[in-house]
Amino acid sequence: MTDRRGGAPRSEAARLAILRATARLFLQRGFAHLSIEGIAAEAGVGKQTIYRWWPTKSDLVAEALLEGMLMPEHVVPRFDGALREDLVHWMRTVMAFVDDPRHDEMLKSLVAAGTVNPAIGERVRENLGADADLVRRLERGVIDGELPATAPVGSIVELLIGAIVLRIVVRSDADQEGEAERLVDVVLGRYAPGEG
Amino acid sequence: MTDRRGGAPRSEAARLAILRATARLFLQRGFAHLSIEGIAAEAGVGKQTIYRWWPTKSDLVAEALLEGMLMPEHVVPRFDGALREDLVHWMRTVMAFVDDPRHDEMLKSLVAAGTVNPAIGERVRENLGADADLVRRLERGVIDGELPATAPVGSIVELLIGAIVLRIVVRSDADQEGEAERLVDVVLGRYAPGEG
Amino acid sequence: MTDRRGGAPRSEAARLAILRATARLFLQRGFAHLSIEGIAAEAGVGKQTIYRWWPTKSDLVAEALLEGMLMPEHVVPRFDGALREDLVHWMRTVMAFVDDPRHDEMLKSLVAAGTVNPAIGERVRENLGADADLVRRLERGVIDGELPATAPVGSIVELLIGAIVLRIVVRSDADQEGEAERLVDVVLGRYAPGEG
Amino acid sequence: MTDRRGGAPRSEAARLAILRATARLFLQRGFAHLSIEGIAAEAGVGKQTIYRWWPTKSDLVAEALLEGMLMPEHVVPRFDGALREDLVHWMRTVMAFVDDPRHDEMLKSLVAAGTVNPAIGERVRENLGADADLVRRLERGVIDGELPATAPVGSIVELLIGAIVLRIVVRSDADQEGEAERLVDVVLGRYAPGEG
DNA sequence: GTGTAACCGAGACGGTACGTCTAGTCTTGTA
DNA sequence: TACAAGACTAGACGTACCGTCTCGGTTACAC
Repeated sequence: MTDRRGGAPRSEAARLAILRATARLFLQRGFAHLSIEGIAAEAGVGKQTIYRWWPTKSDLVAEALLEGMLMPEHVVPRFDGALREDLVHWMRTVMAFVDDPRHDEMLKSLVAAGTVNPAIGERVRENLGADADLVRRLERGVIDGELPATAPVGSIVELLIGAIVLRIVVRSDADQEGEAERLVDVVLGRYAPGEG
Repeated sequence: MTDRRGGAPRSEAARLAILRATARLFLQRGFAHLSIEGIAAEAGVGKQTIYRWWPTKSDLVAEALLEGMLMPEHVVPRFDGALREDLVHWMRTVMAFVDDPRHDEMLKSLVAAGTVNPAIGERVRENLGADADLVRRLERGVIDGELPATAPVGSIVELLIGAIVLRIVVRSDADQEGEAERLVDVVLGRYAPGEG
Repeated sequence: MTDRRGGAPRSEAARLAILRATARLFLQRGFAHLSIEGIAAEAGVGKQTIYRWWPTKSDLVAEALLEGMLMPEHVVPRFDGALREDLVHWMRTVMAFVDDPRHDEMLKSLVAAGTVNPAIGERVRENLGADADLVRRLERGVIDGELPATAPVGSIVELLIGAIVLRIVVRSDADQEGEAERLVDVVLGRYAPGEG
Repeated sequence: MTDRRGGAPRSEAARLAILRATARLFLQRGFAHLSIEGIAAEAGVGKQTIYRWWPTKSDLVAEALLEGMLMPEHVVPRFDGALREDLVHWMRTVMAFVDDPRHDEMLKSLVAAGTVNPAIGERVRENLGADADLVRRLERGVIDGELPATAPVGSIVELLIGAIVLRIVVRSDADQEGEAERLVDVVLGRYAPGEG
């Protein structure tokens, strides 16, 4: 079926060593100080073996991210209560993760890498927001009558995830007690809307 | 009164030439391909003159941005109508700017640079969102009764600007007719709020 | 059999291009104005390729000298007559070479380089004095009875070559007709020795 | 009497500070690592003050040498015995000085500087050889009959000083017991000359 | 078996840019 | 006018990586 005419198969050991080295160095030093040279050395691998399989540094990072080596604590939301409570709980979890200073460098690096490689951007978005889950929860809310049928689910998700990304890029140092609730309430129209 | 003890004063000509070269090269090639070497050559200046006054490349970009050399078309919103119309108009303007493919590279570069240098992040945010103006408009809305007194103005701004930044980082190619209205309506609680 | 563990072999083409560029620039500008940067450019080679194989600039010059690229006219004495005539002939040849203004810069540069790198010093000495040949000629003189058995051959060579090096370092402009003979006669004790 | 047109006179304090800094740095690091920048800093002086009065680095070194700041131990020979004894004593003194490893760097640096600046070469020669004294002693030897009238005094001096300079440039590590005597005996024709 | 082709580690290559250092000139304020 | 301070343009220094190429050696199919 394959039309390969011989030759050794790709070494899984090398592949894993490279991804693991990428993850280790990324977490230590961030995207900006990541070098192919360094990854190859760390992985005990020739540079060509990297270039053979990944066209750019950011593809390497994207794959490491996909393999769960960069954001292992991937937020898996528990969506089993009322809409507001579910959203607030998810938002609090994500914000705690994002605000943790130990994740600062990594997240900033991932956003920077995301500007270069769309796959990274999307993957980060998914990992942060449990994107699909979130959309599903909101759609269920529409069905269950927790949200009106006219609620623009996509836009609500954009706003919430946008607020998180903004928080990563320009960290506000203000003490924002109750910010999760506030954000959720805004997008749910719960702050006693005016007549505008 | 001054305690400078001699030495020529800083050359304003050199400073401007450097910032202008930075802006020119940044706009041509983006942050990632910006080199001190290239800036010095373009500006007709010794490298040391750059290193003497700016510790890092991103400080240089921050100052160029501050001098209005990178985002000259700085969105100056016209806030003179009803709240929803004002916000929608501003949002449309900003989204048009952000969605323009000619600005893509520049904006992505600025966000990437913002992850490295907080000053850049803040400056971008200001230039994009006309941050202070936006806050003021919303606060006026509260006073004028267009918004309830309980409206969390800060959080609304975070959501709106976050949506824009998210759009820069992970551009969604979907044809989003009416997205500006939808986003504004969400944060104003205008999509016929559910009882949640 | 070989214990090379991989990697491309050293490029002889690059090695020669570097040495030739070194020689060319050395002869044009002298040791003091020789730059690795310039050699790399002239040779069409990356700087690292130079630094990989030669620890210092003077090692580079030493190897170029060893390859006969700097003093191609290397004095090869004809030692086939009587002792005094042989020495005088050799001395005249060397002094003519040394006194030639076209060689001035090069010889001074080589002596300067010799103070930094002993290998250069020795190589210059050899090339100038045909060191070994000279010693052999004098030793043959001892055997043949042209010199007494007590003649300190090594010291005689030191004196003669020293006079040449001194001439390079501090060129005396005096018109020194017959200096070669005079020097040889002194070391051969031929100026009608006093009783001291 | 002077036709100077006013203004502050040259500062002797600055001049001395510069020369002393030059000497200190030269002795510490040698000619190759001597920088105008460093001298100015060490002397607490503006660079322009150096450039105003000395065209090149080597002129600066020449003047420091002339002021006795580089070779303070200047060999002052005692010429009060028989010719051979006087010469041997002087030669031993100079060779001891030259062979002292603490003087190695300095002497090599001075020879290197001498290839660039003739004044330095001549000055080193004088300081080493007490040139004029040596010539006078030999001429007195001719008058006193210790040397024949035909003795080429100048050439003898060239040979002896050349041997010393050669020793500086290419230090021979051989254990040369009695070398001073041997060298002197050669130039005095005392090694029982052959008939050639 | 024996090619043949693709894999692998290693590392040399021509380059670009880094951030530092020094050269030599120019521009201040002070004495 | 000299001087200390120090900014300026210019360019070399030695280092780190880039992405490509070239080795010797190792699998694994296809004949």
